[in-house]
Amino acid sequence: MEISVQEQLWLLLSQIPEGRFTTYGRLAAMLPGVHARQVARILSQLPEGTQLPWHRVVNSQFKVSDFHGSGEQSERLRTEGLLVSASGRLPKDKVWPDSVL
DNA sequence: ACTGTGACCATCG
DNA sequence: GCGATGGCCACAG
Repeated sequence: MEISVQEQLWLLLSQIPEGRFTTYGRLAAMLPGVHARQVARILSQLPEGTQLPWHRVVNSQFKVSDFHGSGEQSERLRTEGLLVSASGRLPKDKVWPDSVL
């Protein structure tokens, strides 16, 4: 018996520390056979009251998607101490996991 | 099976 | 840096 893709995603998500973020593509790359679009879809279906840090996931350009116009994602990120630029971009040195140069 | 849609991505101008 | 384009994949109608 193997756990479902979305459960694996939930596990990964729960491990992103406060004040850091990752991307759909990075998460997808950690789950064999999963495409970024599938990650996005799963996140879009999280229940409203969830404790999982869905807001710590942005697109490949490190920008918040700001779906359905609510700036909630940016708000949450700023609350955690992340600097969100005017264009919605996040600092690349706060990506999770660490990208070593 | 076919079509349209979407919290994406890489590439190009 | 931006918008358009094609590719991708799961899902609803």
